[in-house]
Amino acid sequence: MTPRRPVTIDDVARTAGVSVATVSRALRGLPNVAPATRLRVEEIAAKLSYRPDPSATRLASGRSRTVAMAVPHLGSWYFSQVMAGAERVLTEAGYDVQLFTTETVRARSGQLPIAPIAQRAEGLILVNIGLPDAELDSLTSVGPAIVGVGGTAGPFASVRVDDVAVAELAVDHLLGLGHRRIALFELLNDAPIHFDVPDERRRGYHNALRRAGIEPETALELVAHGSVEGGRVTMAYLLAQPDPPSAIFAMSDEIASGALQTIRERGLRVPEDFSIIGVDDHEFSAVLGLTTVQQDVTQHGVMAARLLLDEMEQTQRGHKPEPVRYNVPIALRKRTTTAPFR
Amino acid sequence: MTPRRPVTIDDVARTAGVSVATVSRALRGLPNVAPATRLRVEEIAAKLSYRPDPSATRLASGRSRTVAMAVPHLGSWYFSQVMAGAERVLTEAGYDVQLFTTETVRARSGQLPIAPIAQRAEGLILVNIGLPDAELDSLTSVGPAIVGVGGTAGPFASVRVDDVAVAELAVDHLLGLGHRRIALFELLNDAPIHFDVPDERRRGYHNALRRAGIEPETALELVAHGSVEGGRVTMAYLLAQPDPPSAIFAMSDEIASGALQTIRERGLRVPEDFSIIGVDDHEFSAVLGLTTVQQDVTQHGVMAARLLLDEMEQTQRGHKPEPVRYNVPIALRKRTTTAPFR
DNA sequence: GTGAAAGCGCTAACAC
DNA sequence: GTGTTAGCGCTTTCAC
Repeated sequence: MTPRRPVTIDDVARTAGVSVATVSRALRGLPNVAPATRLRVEEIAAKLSYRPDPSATRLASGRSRTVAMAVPHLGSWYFSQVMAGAERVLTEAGYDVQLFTTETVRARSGQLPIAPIAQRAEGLILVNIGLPDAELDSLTSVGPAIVGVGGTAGPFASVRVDDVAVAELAVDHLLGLGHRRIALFELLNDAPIHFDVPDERRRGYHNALRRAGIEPETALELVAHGSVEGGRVTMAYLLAQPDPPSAIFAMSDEIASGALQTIRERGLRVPEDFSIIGVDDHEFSAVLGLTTVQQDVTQHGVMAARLLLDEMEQTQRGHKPEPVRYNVPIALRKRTTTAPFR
Repeated sequence: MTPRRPVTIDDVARTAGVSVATVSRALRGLPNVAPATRLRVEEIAAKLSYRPDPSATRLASGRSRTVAMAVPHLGSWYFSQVMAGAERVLTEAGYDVQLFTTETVRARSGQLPIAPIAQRAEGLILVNIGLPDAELDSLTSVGPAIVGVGGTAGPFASVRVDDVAVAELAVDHLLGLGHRRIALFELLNDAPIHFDVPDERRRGYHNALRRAGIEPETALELVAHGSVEGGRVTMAYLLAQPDPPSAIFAMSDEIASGALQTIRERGLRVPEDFSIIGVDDHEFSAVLGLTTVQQDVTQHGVMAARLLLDEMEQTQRGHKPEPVRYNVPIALRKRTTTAPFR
């Protein structure tokens, strides 16, 4: 089964009895084509099922109509949701979406060469990826439009929540319930990159504690892999320590859920023995009754994509877009995993 | 900030004092280049940070090094996991992966034109997407290698589980516990496509029931959107009906979890009042204690990608690959949402 | 071992 | 309103 020779613009031109230029114009809806001609060309193109070769189009026009989207990995809910939002907007706008996980890219090359990847794209969405300055430089020299989502910092637009406020909201809630010793389950930053979400949230945790006159205890600040399994393991570790706290602030609902599981497996109870709060409002959080700080993650993706579309248009006309920063609202969602102390 | 003019193969050739042909050979590791020349070219290319323009490369060579991956939508866990597995393999093999959701594509054009999309790719992974024959024809005429995952049928290789067996395993478990009236929460097929997973699982459900001498009751076969919310809604509906069953087989853990939530919100209990079993072994299922039929979804993605890689290589050499079909094993994971009848 | 030159399929001036 | 032509940046014969 040899793939049938693809039909080219020449074929269409020849059978329509016009030049390739006319075909090109007609099919792209450009002016200066007689209505009758346009119609005929369109019909013939359809009959021949002609599809412009994207590589040729790109090469000739200099536009790739592609945006690259880089996420750390595909395992977690957060990334899927962001992608879902962005993909929709981008596809609807006629762009191809190219997917990368930094995990894989790094595994493949030992480093994180975003630039060569992004080069083939007109735009780049970075999700929770902090880039070293060197990368950033080579990226801006390549010149695609960039927007960051979540803990992605750099001289470009970004969509994120105020992560300090997220933590303050969570910890204040716990404090308000009378808890004084509150553990922090910090998101493990497993990438060799500067990703500031954990830092910001830790800062918020400290702020809230200190405002309540409580000095943070290092022994209560634990790092957990950002998954249910991570929460499980870290909780098991915490339970093995002397003098456990009465409440836990986990940086993601996945981590919080894992903690919940371990606690229950040990015959302990939530919220009687431990109050737990997470972040995200994962679709399973309601089922678990998990109290959490809600953020509309899909919306992050949508906004990022729109921002990028704007920016690409600006760049197209030679305007230099200013790096706006959207702070998306958050909200406390009280459920049944938090309760008054004792 | 005008993007600096990209460095081309000409720049490298000129500063190396050789022809572009030599640069091309040297950089791609082709024979017939003097070691010294190759070295010099490589150094200069690096110093200039030259990156071949992918569009030009593709146009000239006729190879796109891209594989397209189509999933119904990005909202559900199943698709993220499959993608995670496939992305890793594909990226490591040096392919770009281009992402599409049929949901979006359809919204954009009113139909599902996979062919124009897939045309730009050398390979296509279809996840849970059944294509109408017309699409299939135009696809095979375009000629990319194709492999299906899950309920994707067609004249190409596929990776899936035996969905009849999945349902039989689940329902037999319930039957073994003494349940006689078992509701089916069937995955809503919201796409105008032929997607056979729900059908197969319904068949398995019927088989198991009939083997136990039970005639299926239409009133117990409900359709649910494939999400936690879907499970919630459908369960609420079921509870509003007279004469509820004692057990539920949900076609996904997300649906099962939603059902669980509704049941508990009504003050009813699992497994005392209802036994529930799902499918997938979602990462939250262990936390919920949800009994389920486990399948290794990431592995599905990995296998599909490997299969595709093989197939592309075969096609490259003009071999016609035979459409193998991998049936991945499944396993019952008993937890705490199922218990003996009464 | 290397270079010249002809495309790959399309777009974009520029003529007419 | 339409056609001609020169590229876009690379690969690939085919000479040398």
